[in-house]
Amino acid sequence: MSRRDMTDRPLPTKDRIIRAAATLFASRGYASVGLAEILAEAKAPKGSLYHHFPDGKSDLALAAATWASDGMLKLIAASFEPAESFHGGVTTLAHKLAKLFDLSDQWDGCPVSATLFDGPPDTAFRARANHLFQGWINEVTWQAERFGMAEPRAREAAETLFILLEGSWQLARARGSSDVLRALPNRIGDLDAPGART
Amino acid sequence: MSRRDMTDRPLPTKDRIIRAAATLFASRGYASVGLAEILAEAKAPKGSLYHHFPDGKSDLALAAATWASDGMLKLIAASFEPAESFHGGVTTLAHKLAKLFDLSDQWDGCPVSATLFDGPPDTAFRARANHLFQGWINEVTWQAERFGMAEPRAREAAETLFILLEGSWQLARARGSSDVLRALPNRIGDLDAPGART
DNA sequence: CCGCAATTAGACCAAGTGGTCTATTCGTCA
DNA sequence: TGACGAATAGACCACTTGGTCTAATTGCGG
Repeated sequence: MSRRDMTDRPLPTKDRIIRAAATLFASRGYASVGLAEILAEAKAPKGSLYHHFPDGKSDLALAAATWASDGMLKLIAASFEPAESFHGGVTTLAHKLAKLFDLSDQWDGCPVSATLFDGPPDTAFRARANHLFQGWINEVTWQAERFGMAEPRAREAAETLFILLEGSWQLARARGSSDVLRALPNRIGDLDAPGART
Repeated sequence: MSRRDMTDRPLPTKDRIIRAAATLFASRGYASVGLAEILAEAKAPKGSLYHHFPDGKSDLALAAATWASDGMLKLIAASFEPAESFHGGVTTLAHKLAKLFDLSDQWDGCPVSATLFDGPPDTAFRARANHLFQGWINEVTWQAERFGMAEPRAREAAETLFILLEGSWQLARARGSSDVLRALPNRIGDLDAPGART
């Protein structure tokens, strides 16, 4: 609510709404954020919302989650691209995530979960969440292969990383501390190529 | 909403309310469940709610989360008590949890997270979540020590198990499948006492 | 059986919800 | 410039929310 002075304004209305929704959903969950609040934060009228998202809030939630997921995808790539080993990439990713978590006052959780896991018992929400998560796992799998890990093993490592990430994130929220997130790399043990770590 | 015919009725009103709230919160989150629905499920009037929980919904949420957490504590104990090794206990716990997940139609997530992690930006909620989670970790730590793990290592193992649990649960929800939960023991790798697994 | 607190019962309320609809303004191409 | 669709603007609606309050009922100790 403070770092938008030069960024949000020139942004098209639709994107402003998506960003506002994604941010608010991430910190308080889909159900406890009202359209009024989203619109206020995005400085857009209701008409615009229903023009860009004919199906209303649920429509917007899908878009917001997808946008947030894209951000995570970029974060993963940015972490592994310059790394010298898979484990190095994991470490960078964990630290970047910890920093983001601290920026949210140790409050926000996984944006996809917060957006798609409460609300109504909507199977479309679940399906999208699965799709987005799978996207993260695929990206990590690809990165793992870049570092020479074989197919079944790479995928397993990616899945484990995802699980550790989500779990650590949860614990970090409860503790109000990013320490668990930063310590994540230590937990991945010998998942790296045998004997390749450190 | 079907297995209460002989269990709920003789239960005191307060407990009926807590159980109903815990169940509903677990499956749809704190914010998206209204008092009306809870009261209907618990077959109790509003007056009773505010008699037993003067602070209303938030008060009830704390109680519901605590009750759910107690259940998990029992589940942990029941899994490790008869086990022959730490890893065996982990396996049993993972399977029990998977079964519960399946009973909820592959829908419900961690009851504590669902109840205390959305709603208002209430620090009391976070504090309670941290307390309850720490309770789980302490219980597992204790169990790990029973199997001969040393103090720093036992605690680390317990934390890792917690993280894997929460993460796997999240992925299981997205996939609508308990498989990830059941596969959890495979991921704990060599956290067991060195060379003791399998 | 009485009396008194604990509990149950539910009408009621202000505030907020997501959603709809009509009117207006904006941007662009002829 | 005129015109036409895209986009913005916000009044409005039915409904639900969490919460309050008074009245009735229940259960138990004397």
